[in-house]
Amino acid sequence: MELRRGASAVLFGPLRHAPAYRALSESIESKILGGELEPGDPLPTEQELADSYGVNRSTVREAIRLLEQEGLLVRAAGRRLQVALPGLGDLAPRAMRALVLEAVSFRELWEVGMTLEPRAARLAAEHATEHDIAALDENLERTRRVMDLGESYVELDSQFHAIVARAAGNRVLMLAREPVSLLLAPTLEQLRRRLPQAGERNLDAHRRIVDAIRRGEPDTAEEWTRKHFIDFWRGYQVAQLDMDAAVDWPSR
Amino acid sequence: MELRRGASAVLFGPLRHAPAYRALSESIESKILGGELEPGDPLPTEQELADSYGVNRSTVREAIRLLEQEGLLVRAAGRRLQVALPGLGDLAPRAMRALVLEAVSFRELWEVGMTLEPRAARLAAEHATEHDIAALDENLERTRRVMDLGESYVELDSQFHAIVARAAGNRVLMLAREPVSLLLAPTLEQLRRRLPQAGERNLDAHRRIVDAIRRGEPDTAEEWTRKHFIDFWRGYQVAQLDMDAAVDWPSR
DNA sequence: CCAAGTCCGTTTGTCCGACAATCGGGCTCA
DNA sequence: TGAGCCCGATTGTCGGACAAACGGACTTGG
Repeated sequence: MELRRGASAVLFGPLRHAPAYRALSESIESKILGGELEPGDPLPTEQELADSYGVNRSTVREAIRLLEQEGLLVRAAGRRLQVALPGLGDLAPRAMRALVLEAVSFRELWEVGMTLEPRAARLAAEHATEHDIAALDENLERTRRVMDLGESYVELDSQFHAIVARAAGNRVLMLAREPVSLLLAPTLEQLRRRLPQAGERNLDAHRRIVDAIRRGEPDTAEEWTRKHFIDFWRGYQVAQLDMDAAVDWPSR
Repeated sequence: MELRRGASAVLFGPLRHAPAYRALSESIESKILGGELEPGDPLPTEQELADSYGVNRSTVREAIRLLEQEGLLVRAAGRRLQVALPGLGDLAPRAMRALVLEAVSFRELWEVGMTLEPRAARLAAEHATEHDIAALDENLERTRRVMDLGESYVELDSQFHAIVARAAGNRVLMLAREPVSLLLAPTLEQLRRRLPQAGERNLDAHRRIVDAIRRGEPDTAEEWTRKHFIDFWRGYQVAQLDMDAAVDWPSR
């Protein structure tokens, strides 16, 4: 990793032997990505791995930690490690955390949400199945009840948009929008507390979006989602919050 | 940290004590996220950590591997571990890999690109600095040269859109679009090989987009980017490729 | 006085061996 | 046949150890 800064440091480059634990994890990783190991397959014992690679068990364990964190391995409730595909869901929390650390603003989040969610609604109107629509109906139902109890509907709002995205049948879209949605939730919660009337407008918009999806009207679904998001923006203005301040995330 | 399982295991739920290495990594993680440790700060020695937490150094090392993979720690060129913020850039490759494993289709990627890139161009037209525009000009320049040499302009195309996104001044947008862009690149390369005339159309669109950004015309920038993406779609059709087939990624 | 070379303590990467706790599976016994 | 028990296998954790590489102080030559 160190290059003797002699005359020709460039020529010879830093030839660094990667640590064994890293080489090991890469080896296993490529076996998984290359299909040699398939999801669900159990991994050999730590000791067996150590023996076959000719390294110590401690080293194997360090390599395993890397892959575990990567989501390529999971240790099933019981015992042995299993190969797994990193679900798209694993990525959202990481992305969210990175965005929080970057101190992104409400404006940035909103702009992306405003871009993705209407499109999701459009695609949902084109592709939604009965199952999706049933899920949306149930979400409306539960939102109604929660609001009647005066409790927070924010969680259900997140779910609503997640269901719409799922109904759109586009996994890339789901991946892209999820961190945004997660991060907008706390803001929506702030708004809910300050603007009591926001809940009804929210639910109304959701209803219209679901109707449009049910009837297979992409334009309407897209347009109402757009309005829904503009409402969100207006609420933020009305609540006199700073668009360009970093969103805060309840430090659990 | 020890729990005796009494009679009513169900009632109290399986509160499985997390392994020490995990508890440790979470502890350090929260110190970082909570601001107690700031980026650039050097971490104590492995031995010191082990002592202060009352665990073995091996355990500390396993915890470190988790954080290292998470991007929260980097071992500086030389020696000691440093606190770091997981750059947004670290996330894209992971997301890309997950999408490849999910076998997402060209259609899914294109739909999201078609959604995000025009918006990025619009925002870029509103916010671009001279520096951004200079970068775009240089990109056009280099693309011209590369095309004249008959080489692949795909890499430069990726860069072009990345620069536009950067000019948009929206980090969330950058994060969301990057994996998509990375994954579309191989497809664009296929197209380049099959449709010799695609390059010129491509460059022409880029030129118009840059012009619109330079003149601060959001609508024009957005519209040309949209056309640019529709061209991409048409090219895919003309080349008679399957929209819904999983995109392939050169298995390095 | 500055540059280069040298030495030494520190830290990491890796290994060895060990042990408690736990899980799975087979075996025993009612 | 089913409940219960024992035992081996495996993981999580520990203690200690050592070579290699690095950082920094120290020494030496110009």
